[in-house]
Amino acid sequence: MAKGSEASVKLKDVAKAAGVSQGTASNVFSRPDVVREEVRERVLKTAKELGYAGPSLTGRLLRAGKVNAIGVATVEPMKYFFEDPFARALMAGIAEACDANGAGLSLVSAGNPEKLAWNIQSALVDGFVLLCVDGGERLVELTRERQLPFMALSLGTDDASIPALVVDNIGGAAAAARHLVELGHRQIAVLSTEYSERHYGRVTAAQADASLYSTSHDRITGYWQVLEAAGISRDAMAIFETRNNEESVAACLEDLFANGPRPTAILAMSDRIALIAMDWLQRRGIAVPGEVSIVGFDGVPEAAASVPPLTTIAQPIAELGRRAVLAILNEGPQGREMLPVELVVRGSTAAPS
Amino acid sequence: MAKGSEASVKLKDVAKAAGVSQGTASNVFSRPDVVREEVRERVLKTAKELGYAGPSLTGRLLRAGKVNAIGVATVEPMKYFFEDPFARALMAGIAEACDANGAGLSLVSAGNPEKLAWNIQSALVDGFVLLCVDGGERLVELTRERQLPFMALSLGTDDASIPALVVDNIGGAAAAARHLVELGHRQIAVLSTEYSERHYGRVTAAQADASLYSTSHDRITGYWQVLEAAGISRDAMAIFETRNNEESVAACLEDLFANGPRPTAILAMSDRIALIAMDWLQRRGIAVPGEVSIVGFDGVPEAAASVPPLTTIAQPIAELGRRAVLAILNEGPQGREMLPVELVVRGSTAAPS
DNA sequence: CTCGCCAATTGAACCGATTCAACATCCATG
DNA sequence: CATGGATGTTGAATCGGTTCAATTGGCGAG
Repeated sequence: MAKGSEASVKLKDVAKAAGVSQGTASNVFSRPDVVREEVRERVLKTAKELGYAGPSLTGRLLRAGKVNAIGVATVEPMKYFFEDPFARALMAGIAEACDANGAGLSLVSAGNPEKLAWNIQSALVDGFVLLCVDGGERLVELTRERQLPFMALSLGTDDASIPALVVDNIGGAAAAARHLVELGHRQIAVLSTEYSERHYGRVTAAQADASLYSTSHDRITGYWQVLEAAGISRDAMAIFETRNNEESVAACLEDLFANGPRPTAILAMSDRIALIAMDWLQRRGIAVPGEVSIVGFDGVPEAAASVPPLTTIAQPIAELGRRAVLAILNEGPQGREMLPVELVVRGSTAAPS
Repeated sequence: MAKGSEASVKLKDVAKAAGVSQGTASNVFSRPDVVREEVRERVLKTAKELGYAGPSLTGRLLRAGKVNAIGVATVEPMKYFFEDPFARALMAGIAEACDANGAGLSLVSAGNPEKLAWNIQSALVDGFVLLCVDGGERLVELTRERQLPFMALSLGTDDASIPALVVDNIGGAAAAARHLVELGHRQIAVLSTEYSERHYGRVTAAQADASLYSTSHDRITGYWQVLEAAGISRDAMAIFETRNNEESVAACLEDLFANGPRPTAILAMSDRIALIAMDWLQRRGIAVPGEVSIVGFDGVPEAAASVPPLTTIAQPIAELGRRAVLAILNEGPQGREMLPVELVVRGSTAAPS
């Protein structure tokens, strides 16, 4: 590498060496058509001789004010983008949209919460996609300060002033519940995502209804809509709040199967929960869907590959990513938009025996 | 969002409004300790009132010359980073190292080959990690022009002038072959990665030995080392060049099982090939490892999850990523370095029946 | 009361390009 | 031969900060 061999060559040096003004030299690189061929070649030749690396981006950038890249931010450590199934599917959609628009993609995150603020402040991007699986509030706040266009995904709050892409959680949850009811299930338990901070375990319908998080609230509302119409009282069914991880789901299932009537079906508010639950049940020798049916939510790729494959409510994950990018790049619709979801029936649900 | 409400506020405006010089205002943000508290607070207050978004990065950048981010580049479309198992494992390592060093991560790629050049030229990064699974030559060339530190991974050429992290392909291949020989296999076929451009199918030992790609060449060399020492002639064994995709692997297996003696074991030069082959065999009702044993190469996470789990040569994938980042960030060892690999015995190999 | 010193602040230069009004050429036209 | 219009080139202003030498003001020591 021609590294450190000499102080880096600047446009000015090239211009001087080629005997043209800096303005002309600049044109040679950024608008070659306006420069006479003879001059252009001479400049390019001297540039090569001097080992000029091309117009520095920072200089150009300073003028242009555009980076031509979008940032994707989350509270999780950066690995998350490559390991979490939902994040991956989403990123694939985002990546595709970026490719299509010739935009770059920067990952913004931090193991350490303090650094996150700094990283968001200092990311060289034209806008942000916010992945709000967790800690969405803070993420939005931090990003707001930056005063760049942004779009929140999987946001857990209802605040209409936040540009966000959401999915039809109520409709999706209703579809999931309807599917079970139509199969003939009446004894249905709910494995929910969070209603409040740092808590898990059995909750009452009233507690669930008072949830801070709109995602959990909307989904339970959807379930109830259908189940109560089918004559199943919200107070009669077991509802468990989980932390979307193995430990809490296992603890809830322990409780569920130790106390009270055994359910014939489980409504899980995420595929992750559903998959963990399925694993737990099978380890206990409880057949899925033979003894217990399970419906997930999200539609991550893993759900199609499990044994049995998971019946779930599929979000248009890649589409969410694509739209978010477009919204930022075109400074397009910066408002709230809702996308539909779809019931995907697979092998984890059947009529009760 | 306070968008377009007024032309964006600059440091100069804040300074003027607060009645201090621009220099002091700058210090308030970038070296708060040198400014008297009273002044600092006044400036910060006016900044907030004016809706100042903090020092613009471009201005700062221009001075600092450092972006504090590294780019990862590949020839594949950007989705690749989130979908390919090897890339994902690698990116996880890279991401971790970036987190640890407070560096940002930019993905550089392009569906369209022409755009790739532009994207590499215009990525705002301090250095590149090159993912050379394919088209590594061009990628290296493009990156060189940029005159930034870089590190090539999975590079298929021997050029010692290219800073690269490689693994011990010969040793790994030898270990794979040794494992099979020790189990008692004598009839062994090789499913190879590419030896030449746009070709697949059965090849002679001489053709394989003449390979342009050092990766394929090193691995076949490792196989031969052990097998010939065990008295198995290189000309007696079936070698197939694949394109690391389903179509070519299937075609090769068709050929292998239709003509000549049936092997009791297969050496695959990638986990991808091995997994495809295993699937093909099982579809044909050929038991793995009952009738045919398979050894892969790479050690991607998927290999541990297959049925049966794949015996393979594991590369220290995450470690490769980590080291590459460190090399770039510290302007550390910019040379060539070789990392060891490890035989991981799982369920896809057994003694021949 | 003067001197020297320290801390806080200022003002101007600078980072590396782009952009644009003004200027210089050259050629065709009336 | 003056005039007008292309075409190409120049020089200076500009982008939004950071940095540093110089300046100011306050305070203790002599």
